[in-house]
Amino acid sequence: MHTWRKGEEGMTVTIKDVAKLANVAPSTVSRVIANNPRISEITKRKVREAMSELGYHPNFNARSLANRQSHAIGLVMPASADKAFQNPFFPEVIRGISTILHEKEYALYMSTGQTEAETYEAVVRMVQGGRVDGIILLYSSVDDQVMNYLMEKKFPFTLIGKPLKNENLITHIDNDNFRAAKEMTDYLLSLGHEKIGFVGGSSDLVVTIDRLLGYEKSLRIHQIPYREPYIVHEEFLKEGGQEAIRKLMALEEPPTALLVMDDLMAFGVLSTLSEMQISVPEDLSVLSFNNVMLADFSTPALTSVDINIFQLGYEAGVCLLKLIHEPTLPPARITVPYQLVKRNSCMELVHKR
Amino acid sequence: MHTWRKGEEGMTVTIKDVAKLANVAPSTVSRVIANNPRISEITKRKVREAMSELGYHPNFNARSLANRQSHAIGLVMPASADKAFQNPFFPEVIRGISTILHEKEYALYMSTGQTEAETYEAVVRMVQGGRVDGIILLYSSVDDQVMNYLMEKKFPFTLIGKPLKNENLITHIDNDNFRAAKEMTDYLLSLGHEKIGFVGGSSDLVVTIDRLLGYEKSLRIHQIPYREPYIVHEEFLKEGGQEAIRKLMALEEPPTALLVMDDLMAFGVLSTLSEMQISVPEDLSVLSFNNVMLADFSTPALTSVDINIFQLGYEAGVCLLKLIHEPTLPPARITVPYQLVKRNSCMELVHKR
DNA sequence: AAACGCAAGACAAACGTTTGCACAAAAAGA
DNA sequence: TCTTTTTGTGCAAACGTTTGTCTTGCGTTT
Repeated sequence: MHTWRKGEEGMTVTIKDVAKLANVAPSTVSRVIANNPRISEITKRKVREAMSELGYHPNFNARSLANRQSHAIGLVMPASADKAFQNPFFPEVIRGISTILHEKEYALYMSTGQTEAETYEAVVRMVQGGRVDGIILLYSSVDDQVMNYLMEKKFPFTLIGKPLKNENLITHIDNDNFRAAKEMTDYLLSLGHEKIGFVGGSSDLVVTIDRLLGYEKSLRIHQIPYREPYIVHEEFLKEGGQEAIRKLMALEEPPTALLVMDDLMAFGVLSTLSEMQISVPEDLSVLSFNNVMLADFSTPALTSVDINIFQLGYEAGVCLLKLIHEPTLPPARITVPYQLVKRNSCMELVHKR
Repeated sequence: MHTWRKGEEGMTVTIKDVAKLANVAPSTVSRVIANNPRISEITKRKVREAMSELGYHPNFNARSLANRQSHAIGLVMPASADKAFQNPFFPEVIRGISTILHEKEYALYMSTGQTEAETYEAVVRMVQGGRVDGIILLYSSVDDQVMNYLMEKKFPFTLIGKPLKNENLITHIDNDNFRAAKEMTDYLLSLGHEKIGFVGGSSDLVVTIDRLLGYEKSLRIHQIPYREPYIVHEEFLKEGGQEAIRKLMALEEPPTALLVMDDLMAFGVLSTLSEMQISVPEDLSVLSFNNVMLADFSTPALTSVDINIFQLGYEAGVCLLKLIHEPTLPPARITVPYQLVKRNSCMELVHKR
């Protein structure tokens, strides 16, 4: 049986080899790596030379074992990462996260599971196994097992989105979804639309709940009646959008405008509408959320709310790192701004009646 | 000062605690975890009970340190992961990779860099630091530093794509891009097109080179003249597609069909064409590669070659794990099949002259 | 009945760091 | 000149596993 050795040129070069060459103790080398001020500049230089001469690289596992930190953070995606990855939201948020992690020389661990139970197990292994120093949760659903575990264990984590409960115990990064949805509804109303459909994701998701409230609020202020049938809940996928349209357009008085919670759904909406020969925005205005990169490629180009996905990820990373280095920090809530990007899927209501 | 009692929160429960409770030696516990046949079933049961009673979870770092394997693999993306992540190719390939890794209980480690040098440094740290047991490269460019390093170090890695040189020294997963491009050109020719533009990515990329060769081959076989101006190279982004169209349509004899190397580029192509009032497929047929999820959302829906991105990732994982467990395995080349998915962006040439 | 083989565990030495503490030498104070 | 203090290093004990080797007890052979 052959075991694979690093280095090939025999043994791995360790801190001791460096110490020997530099004529100091291993501990000194360790302190040089940590740039400990107690070591004189001259010794540091000597040691550094030895290090580069030997091509020394510290062993992360040994280091982690000794000082109990891994310099890595873990990423937890919704149980069905499979499906989730279809949505451009995730790559983009990961991009934000890995940008900050890279700046701070942290690494990113991903561990996926097919089911919720698997995900939970994976998280426990990560945490107990000391693989990561903190965790970023990419979803927030009702009474989540993982979140409960992390809280109980007092393990550093941040959440992208808003927790349903314990809002002021959990550091989280979110848009002001209530206000955003309200403003967007206001906007549609200002275009003359009064029959506005709301196409949301699962009603378990806090983001859906928040936005629905904002939508209602706007209607109430403008004294527009709230009509139950205008509200539909589907998955954040194109199929969801297709399904939603079927339901909404089957109504005897179909909406003239749609507030769609996700661009991918909106794409589904658009394609279904085009099949049904309903033209956007002439017959129906569509306003959606996320402003993913392909939003301006659909026909018509999608009017969408840019929620700054990248920044959501970035801030989540920033907060988590802070939390790791100062565990007693009080929970924070970061609100990331949003902007409406007007393209061609919304227009003023033309009264054809 | 407060001393923690075992089992209480704050104190990690180790293999020794389990050993004590089960009345065996730590080594025995270790072997139970490894399911070593030298331990009797009855002892195993006893130990397992103790483990679950204490809520024991093995420490990965200690384990990695002792047996010199991390049970994690590293992912290396193109230097500008920022841009790359815009392309749905990457999420999808990652999905494939993480599926197999999850099956085999391996973790996925991502480390990014902005520049090529940074990426290289990150890889060296990963490898020398013992963070990963193997690496998957998500790109293959000319004379790559990272690849050279890994080869020299004889560190297990697989490549998605085809290496420019050392092809039979490197385990890689790829489509038969030569044949694919040839067949697709054949297809366009069969539709009556003779002026076929080739919109490729960087000419450093092996995938571009291969496909260009296939394209040429087809032309040659059909005795169609190869016209230099019909070949353009741009980035694998929508902007690339836009740029390409500007160049091609400015020709005095513009092509009637386009072979585009990436869907994202094709989206750029489509949108630019629509701005220019050139209708697809009536005025210009567009055939592209990758068949990303949104390919059927563009107008017109994109005819695209499905290269089975998921499978590329999955196989890369499979091969890498094999390689890790059997380092002497000869390099393999896996070819993943492809299929043309016909939608609405290609049609038979109508002669209007 | 002596010798042997074997199964099941125990022991202890790694693995490569970090870090509290001890300690020598040099600098400063008295 | 003799304590103190400061500064720079070394020593050695963790950190939680794995794994090669040694021990024990017991059932088989001759």
